[in-house]
Amino acid sequence: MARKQGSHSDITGPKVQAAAVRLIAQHGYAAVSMRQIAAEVGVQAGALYNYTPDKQSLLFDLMRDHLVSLLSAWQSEQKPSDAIARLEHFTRFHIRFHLSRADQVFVAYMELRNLTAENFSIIEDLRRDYEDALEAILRAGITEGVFATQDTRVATRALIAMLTGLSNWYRTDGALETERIEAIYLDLVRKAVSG
Amino acid sequence: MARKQGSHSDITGPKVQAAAVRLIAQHGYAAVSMRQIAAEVGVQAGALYNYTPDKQSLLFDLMRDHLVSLLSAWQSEQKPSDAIARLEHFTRFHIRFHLSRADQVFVAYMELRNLTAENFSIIEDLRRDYEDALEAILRAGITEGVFATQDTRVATRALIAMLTGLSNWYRTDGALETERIEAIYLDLVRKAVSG
DNA sequence: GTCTATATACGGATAGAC
DNA sequence: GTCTATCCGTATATAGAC
Repeated sequence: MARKQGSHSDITGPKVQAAAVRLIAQHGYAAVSMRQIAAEVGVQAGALYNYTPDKQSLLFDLMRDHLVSLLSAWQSEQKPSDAIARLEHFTRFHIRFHLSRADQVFVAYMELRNLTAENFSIIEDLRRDYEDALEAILRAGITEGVFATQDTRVATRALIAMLTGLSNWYRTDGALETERIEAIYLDLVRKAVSG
Repeated sequence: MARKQGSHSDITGPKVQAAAVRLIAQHGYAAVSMRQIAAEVGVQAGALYNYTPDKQSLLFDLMRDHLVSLLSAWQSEQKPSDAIARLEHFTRFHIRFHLSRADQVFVAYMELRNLTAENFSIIEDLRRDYEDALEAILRAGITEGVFATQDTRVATRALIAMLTGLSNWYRTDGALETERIEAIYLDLVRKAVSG
């Protein structure tokens, strides 16, 4: 750390992302300055522009990377065959993934307003892909006769809002174990769409 | 409107609040300047300081007023006696109140990070009061034997997150009528905590 | 109560040395 | 790749005239 100048591309790049997501989650995109992010990383503000063309791209990349890795993680999960098991699987997956990335989740949900129209559209498409995954499960369950909902799209959004809301108050170091939280939410989700 | 100077306290005061809540809902607190709010009201930036000591107070007042009027509206509702009817009543009340004040709801949920510690604490207390209202209903239903949840506090937060999430996508001029939306959510809520 | 003008600070982004 | 220095715009908030 004594060194004041030099090349650290491999190290600095990830550090910029990490510092940005943490600071933006805490204070909000508009309230965080490039100078703050730079200070957190341990460089001067000008150096950040070796890693992002501008502040907007920094935000967009954070959100896109989060959603892409969410979708990618979901796609590589082994899926059960019947709808009830698939719903339980989705619920557990969603809770675990989101609790393990509290800052990213927060940014991805709170900073949509600060995206340019073009970037917003891309992020919305990714989010829609994720909603489709849950909606497919609900539709399958209705076909199987084990679920009943009046509108699968609305129910999908309602369930995701319920599950994601957990990120707004639950911290993994809290009194309730994640296992227990999962059990509580599983019970709510299962019954909410039960036939 | 030709007039450039004069006293308009009764008119300007509410206009400042209205402009602030709309602009903050759209762009975020940190991204909105006092100059923007002033332009929306039709005065110069300096004039705003006749109505708020600073920008922080403007935000805090918006959020406090919203929550106080939410609690006040809820308290003046006539409550049914049995738990199932009370849950349905709460659900309908919540949806209607929140859909009729989309901007305030948005600000009250999204801008918590931008409150000072002291102001945040006050807002959190008000929110807790509202959560208590729903939790009391869930507890009553369990006592009556008509509801079953593993944890009333977690279930309360889950249900409120689900209901409030509606504000994030539903617009009253959308394809789905509010009546239908209420029916869909009522079904989900009722079943989620059913015994 | 509102205006104009301004004090003072900080913002994003760039240029050029090393 | 990072630094220092800087351009230029905008921010909150205040002072004093009307």
